[in-house]
Amino acid sequence: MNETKQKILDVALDLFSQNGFSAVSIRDICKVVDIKESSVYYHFKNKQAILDELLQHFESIATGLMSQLEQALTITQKTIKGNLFEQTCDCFFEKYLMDEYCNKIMRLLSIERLSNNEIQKIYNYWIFDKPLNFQTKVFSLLISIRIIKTADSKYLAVKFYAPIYLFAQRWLFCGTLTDEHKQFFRGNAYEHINNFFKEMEST
Amino acid sequence: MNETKQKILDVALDLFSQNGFSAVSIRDICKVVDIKESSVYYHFKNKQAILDELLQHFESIATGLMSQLEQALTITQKTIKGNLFEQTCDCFFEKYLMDEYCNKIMRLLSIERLSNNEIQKIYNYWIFDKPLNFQTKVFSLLISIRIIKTADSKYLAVKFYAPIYLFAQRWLFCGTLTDEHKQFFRGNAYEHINNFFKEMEST
DNA sequence: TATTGTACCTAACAACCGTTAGATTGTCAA
DNA sequence: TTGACAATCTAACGGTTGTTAGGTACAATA
Repeated sequence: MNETKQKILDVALDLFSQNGFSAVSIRDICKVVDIKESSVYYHFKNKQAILDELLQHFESIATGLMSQLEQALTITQKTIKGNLFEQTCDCFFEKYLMDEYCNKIMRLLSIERLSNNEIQKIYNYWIFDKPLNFQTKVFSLLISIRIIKTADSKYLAVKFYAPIYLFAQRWLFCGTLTDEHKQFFRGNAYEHINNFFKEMEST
Repeated sequence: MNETKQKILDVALDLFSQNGFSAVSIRDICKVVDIKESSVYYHFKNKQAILDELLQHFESIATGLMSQLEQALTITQKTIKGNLFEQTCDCFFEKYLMDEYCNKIMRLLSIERLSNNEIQKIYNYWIFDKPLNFQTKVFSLLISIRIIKTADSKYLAVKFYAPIYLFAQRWLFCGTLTDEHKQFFRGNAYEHINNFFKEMEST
């Protein structure tokens, strides 16, 4: 991939994730990349095309990551290991919610989702529906092999995921993504996961 | 309050909540209100002042509503009634999350909070910290009068509130606020509340 | 009747927006 | 050496932005 084009994409995402798509001008991007405005149009058809390419790249990352998690789940189905949860959560937290690229994209999505139908669909899919569906599958599996007793796996998924989503919104999608905020999130999220399973065992 | 000024505020909030502050121009607002751009500056110092007045009004509404809920709580402290929860939730849902004005403000906040530190504080306070603190107080009370057994009231509040926050984000802050989406939210939220108290009783 | 203040208007300002036409480089293959 | 191509530039376009100076119409007041 062309070096300048990549730099445009990087800077654009950086600014878009801070101020939103419409609040950032081509000239803002060019000032940071240190090129003239017209040069952008050699690499991209128009401003929208920059956004499209960023989103497409995110979706390919997210798709890969989620299929990786789903694969880990089907393997577990045969050879159960206790650390499945820690593995998947760690992956979901570090390589998704707190990953520099993905985190910026999700910020951009959350700014733009109210004015852009296309983006709203992407947001709903990757931040609500897909994670909840995955978690539902996990609990269905744990129920089917009788590790936990019969229950509504869909509601279990909500109870499990909702606090994580809340902590993420509270600490990972406000202001700059500092190490301190990351630690706040990790602390809260892992405490929740521990409590969740403690309660699971006791019933 | 002046009629034209009120109309400017109404239209501005409507557009801000859909597209964000910076994406809406004074001229966009004037087209709907049917006045000339310069007339806006008779009622407001500048564009920012419109936003400030909207936010200030929201904070006075939210303050009133929350102190109303807290008052209901201290009364309950003496004469316990079982429907405290239904009352407060109904109030929180209908007069806050789904109220036309408050809902629009919260949409605006969620668009703008990533680029505006002031707004980020308002968002965190009224959507995370204040509701969670209130819920913590509720559970502390229920524990102190032994309606529920000893537990971490702060974590109880998270377990109670997080699914409500998730459902609100999924149904009340995406696209237009339709009656259908409202019903989706109510259905999910009240089902959660019921389940939550069923589990509470059984342990 | 003259004056004052309110609520709007017309018209323009400098700055900025996305985008384009066309010129200018440097680097290769023929 | 010539030609082709990629990658950048200069310069400008028509339109939009927030904001302001100054004028107008009308009601209330003195």
